[in-house]
Amino acid sequence: MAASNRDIARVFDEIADLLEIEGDNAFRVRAYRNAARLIEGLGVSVGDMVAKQEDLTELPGIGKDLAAKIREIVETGTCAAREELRKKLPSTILTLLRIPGLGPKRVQTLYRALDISTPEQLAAAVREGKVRELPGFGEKTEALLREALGAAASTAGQRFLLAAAAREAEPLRAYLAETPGVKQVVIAGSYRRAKETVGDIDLLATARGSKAIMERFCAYPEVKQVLAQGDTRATVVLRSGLQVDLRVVPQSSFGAALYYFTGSKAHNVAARRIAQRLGLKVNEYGVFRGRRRIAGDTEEAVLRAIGLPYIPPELRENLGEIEAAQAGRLPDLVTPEDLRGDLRVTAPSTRAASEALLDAARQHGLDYVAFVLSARDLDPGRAAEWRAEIDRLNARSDGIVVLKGIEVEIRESGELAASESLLSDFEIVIAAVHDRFDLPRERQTARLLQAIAHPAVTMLAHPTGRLIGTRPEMDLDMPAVIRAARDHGCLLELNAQPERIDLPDVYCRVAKDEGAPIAINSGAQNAAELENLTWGVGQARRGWLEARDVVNTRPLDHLRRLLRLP
DNA sequence: GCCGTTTTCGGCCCGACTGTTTTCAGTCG
Repeated sequence: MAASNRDIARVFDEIADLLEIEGDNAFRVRAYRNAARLIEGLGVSVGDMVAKQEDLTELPGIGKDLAAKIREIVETGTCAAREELRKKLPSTILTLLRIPGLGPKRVQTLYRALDISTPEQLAAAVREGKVRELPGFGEKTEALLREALGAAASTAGQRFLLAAAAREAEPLRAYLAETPGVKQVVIAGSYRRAKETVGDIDLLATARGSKAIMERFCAYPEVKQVLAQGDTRATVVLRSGLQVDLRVVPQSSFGAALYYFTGSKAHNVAARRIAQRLGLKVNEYGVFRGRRRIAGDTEEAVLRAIGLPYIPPELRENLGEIEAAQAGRLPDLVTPEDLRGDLRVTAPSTRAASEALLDAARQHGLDYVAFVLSARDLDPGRAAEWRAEIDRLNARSDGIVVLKGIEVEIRESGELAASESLLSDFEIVIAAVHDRFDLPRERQTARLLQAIAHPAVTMLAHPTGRLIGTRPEMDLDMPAVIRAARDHGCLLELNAQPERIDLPDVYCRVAKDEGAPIAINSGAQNAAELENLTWGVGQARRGWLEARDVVNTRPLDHLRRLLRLP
């Protein structure tokens, strides 16, 4: 199987880890890490670029050496440089890096002094009291490690779905905001950038004095453990395992701190380089010329000071947004308020549930909703009965229109698992892969292409098939799928269920570039789950989508024309 | 290892917190 972008990124991350433990040049290590992030964020397959003999050194941060390594990985599936490093250091040693409190230097010390390369060996050494004797370690560090090793299996390195993180972070934010003397509390970090998963929560507060809020933070009932507590910064772990950092800054630094703690790291580094060239310094307290602060109270002011317009958080990944900002070509990103409809809600089974859902949809400002039945076990008689019920509902409902939708499985052969006559009675026909996610790339791609080309199909459901943290994306030629969708007028679903968020951001961007229309759907099973649309819009914004790229921002009559509906 | 309207060599973002330190290294974000 050809190496995917993620495979290549993993190789580079491993090389970076191993070089770091070896004590190699930190900037060399960073070059590998930057390359890994770049490749991961690329919508096109690097393997395809190699096949087409494109010049990889055109990519920012990829030079002759890394380009050659990419070609090697694509063509041979392995990388000699990594194999050499693995000979010097056991690959299990990388698991030690994920233990909180252990970085490359300490891992190297453990390996050199005690031949430790696994968490089990480390646990044994801790029990025997050997670790505290090592240079750079002590009793406290040993105790920290003992604790971390106990918890390692359950929480370390765990990432939380954005929606799950929101359920923890929003109440905590509200709790902190009630602290006397506190002006504002906001959530920064990858949460603010709407990444589909977050590793921790970064809270930022402005207050007169930091003592009260720090104490209140550490006393929050959900706090399981306080990892660090200083004057302006503290770190805790909640019962759920979610780690939360709180920073307190003066009001005059709020914008600079928000900008800084929203990241991403790669974006911040790039922005600071721009500042550096202008003879300025950017940190979390402001923008400085010499010792004089020239900006800091708002993000707009910070960006203006380094010659840039405001860049929405979701774009801050150093994936071209800085260049676009400099050129005045930032997208006008889609917002939740732009949505006029939702093209996939599971059809409720009772009239009461239907009306509750439509009420909620109205509150979300929607004008139309597609109720979707599964084609599985659906006989023509029942389908007709259901459609009559929807007609009755439409006759009664004030202003909101229900569209009749059906979801049909795409068989391994690419054929649809329902008759054309059944499908022709529905306005929205959603084709979905529900099995055989493991087909080889060519067959999987052909399977989707055939479904997309089917004249009855309105929309391709959750195109990559991923379940975040559970099931990887299908191996697909996604640019080919996206182009086919455009050519056949087939919508690409951005399914906003928190565990799907599928279409992922990188492909949203490809779809935009190729001119393929996207529908952001909640996939809601009940009224409350219409909230999913928020996560869908977040991912769409990460994918640079504007309202005009998203079909369900259109009024219903436009949508009907677009889909050639009566 | 990458990169260059200052440069093909010499740079490469910046600060808080902790613990082990007698002035700072390591980790983290």
